[in-house]
Amino acid sequence: MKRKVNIKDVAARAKVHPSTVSRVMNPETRSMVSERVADRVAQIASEMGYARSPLASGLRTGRTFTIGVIIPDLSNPIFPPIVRGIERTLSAEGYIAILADSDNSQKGERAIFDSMKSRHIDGLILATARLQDPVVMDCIDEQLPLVLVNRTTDTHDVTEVINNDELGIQMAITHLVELGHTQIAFLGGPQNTSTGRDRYQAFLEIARTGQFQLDPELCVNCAAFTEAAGHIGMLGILAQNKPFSAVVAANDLLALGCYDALDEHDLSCPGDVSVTGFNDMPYADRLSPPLTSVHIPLDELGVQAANLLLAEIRDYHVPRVTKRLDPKLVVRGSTAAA
Amino acid sequence: MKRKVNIKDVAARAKVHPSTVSRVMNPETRSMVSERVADRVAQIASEMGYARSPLASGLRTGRTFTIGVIIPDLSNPIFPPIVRGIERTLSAEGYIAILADSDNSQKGERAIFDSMKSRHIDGLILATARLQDPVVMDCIDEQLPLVLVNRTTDTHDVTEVINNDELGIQMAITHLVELGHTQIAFLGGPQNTSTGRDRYQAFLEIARTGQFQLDPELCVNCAAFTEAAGHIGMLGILAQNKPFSAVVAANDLLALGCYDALDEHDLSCPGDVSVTGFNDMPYADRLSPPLTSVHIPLDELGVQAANLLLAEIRDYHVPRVTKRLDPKLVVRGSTAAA
DNA sequence: TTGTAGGCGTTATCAC
DNA sequence: GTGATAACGCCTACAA
Repeated sequence: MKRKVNIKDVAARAKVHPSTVSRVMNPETRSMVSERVADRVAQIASEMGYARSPLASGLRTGRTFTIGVIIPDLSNPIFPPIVRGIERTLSAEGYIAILADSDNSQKGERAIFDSMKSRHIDGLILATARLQDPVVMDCIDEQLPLVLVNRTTDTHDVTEVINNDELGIQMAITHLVELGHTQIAFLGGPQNTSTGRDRYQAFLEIARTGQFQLDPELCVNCAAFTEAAGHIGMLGILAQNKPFSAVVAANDLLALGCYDALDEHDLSCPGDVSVTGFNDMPYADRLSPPLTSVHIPLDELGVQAANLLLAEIRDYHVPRVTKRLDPKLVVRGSTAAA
Repeated sequence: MKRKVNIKDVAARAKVHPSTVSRVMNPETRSMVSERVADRVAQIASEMGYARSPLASGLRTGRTFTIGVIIPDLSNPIFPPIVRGIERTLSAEGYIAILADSDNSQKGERAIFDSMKSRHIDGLILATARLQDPVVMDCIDEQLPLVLVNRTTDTHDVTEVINNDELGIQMAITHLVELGHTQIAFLGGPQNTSTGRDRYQAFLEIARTGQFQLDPELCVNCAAFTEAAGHIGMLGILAQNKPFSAVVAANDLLALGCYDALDEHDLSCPGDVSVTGFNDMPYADRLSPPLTSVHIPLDELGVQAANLLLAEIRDYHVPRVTKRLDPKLVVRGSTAAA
């Protein structure tokens, strides 16, 4: 590999001291140098193809312009758009993202976090938060800028960009009730995540207002937000042999697992059972049947998370905020009149 | 932020010289230290929560255990599985991935590459290769380990993990011919990518063997591998007002655009027109209609790319290889007898 | 406004 | 087998 030109090379050619070159190349200190010298140095630097080494400056300053991003499962289609929003926003500000997929494992998450810490990331975006999350606590302890996206925690004073889950479940139920459904099942997610818990609680809460008949045995919380878990969960509901005409799923992948289970029982959707999803994942409109789902602005989630993180990096003492984006219901072919 | 413990702190506590600690903590040099001392130092280091700083050692050694990964479009569902395979393989070996989405732009690609270079990546995995690709040339010039995935270039002597496109197109056509189709249209991709060109050439080549009637006006190459481009391309084919009963699309997203165009012309799939895709993207089986597609082992593509890159990093002079994985056809509901 | 000098944490290369 | 020293490339008090 060719040797890269460094600050000294540029200094020698420009006949100034390396520190002057350093000041010129750093936007934050450029104003300390007279414009004439600055222009000349910048010119020469660019001619020589000089590029600052973030490694060296990071070692000196403790800032690396690198952000960690931890995702629970990149094969869940809701995450690529979020990652994209994050990545686009960060790179526009000169930051890069190091991405890791924890594969839904707490242990993996911890290992990834340690590895990222050792690499001196300037901040972390976490899409894997559990209600009790050691990684979140660590970040707070160590004063590492942190933003949660999609999921939140029980720990307070953390910046987060999440969805209004109560509202989303409300919309799904209202839609089904308007279609005449009175017996509605619920296919929930893991109860150690905020999305799992909050959507379940919202379902129970709304049931109490008497809009439909709640049967606790028709409520099953799955072990993971995956098709396989949804499939198993739905088989559990069907095994009750109780009447119901609609299912509210806490996530689109669960809804897909639900499709499979209905299929196996020769039940048609929406003919026999209406199904609503949650997240409106990419291609939800092209599924068979097209999935009625609660739409979340995924890219926007990523963009806002990145921006909030950048603000926190620039000044660690900015107030912690919770951005709760409002979803909207997208009605498609998986729901029909009772 | 708390100060991290460094090599000197450990040395002081263990009453050895910092260089001894360094040797102990580095797997490659640990054998230089007597076992007794090594064990004691390792013990103390772990008690103190010491972690090597890849920044500092990277500065000294020029190796950062960081790999760049450039993807053309993360919202194309074939890439998340590839990225996952890459990421899993790299992290098992202590490497991390910095991921960037070039958004299909050559300019973006260049900027990303420069930024990654300045961060001293140890190697690069490129999923964005064009037939003439300046980034590829640069890597060779600078002897930066490089592996292409999914797409290849006209530049020789580059390690790559790609699909057998000829075979894939062959399979799609054979399937359609067996169903009795004789007039087959082709919806291709950008001709400055290997996947675009090779799939198109394969289609033409197989036509020459006389298995079906080739009408050049029924062959359209789209500007990008996206649904929107496929939609436009397919409208172009339909505008010819020529008879055909099947379409071979060079990629699943093009096939989806094709679905839309057929819909607008009140043509049913597979009733009026059969459609085949390419890649077998996640959820292709759940589309409406389920898409017959040429299946590629996406995760495997990523795993192999990562492994080949690691080999090249360990010894830059390993021979460059081309891994061409064989696809298989997955027949679903989008194709039917003519 | 510009130069000087020391250090960020690690490791390669000597010397003992 | 272990210790000493310098250097990786950059930044920042401080001095001039």
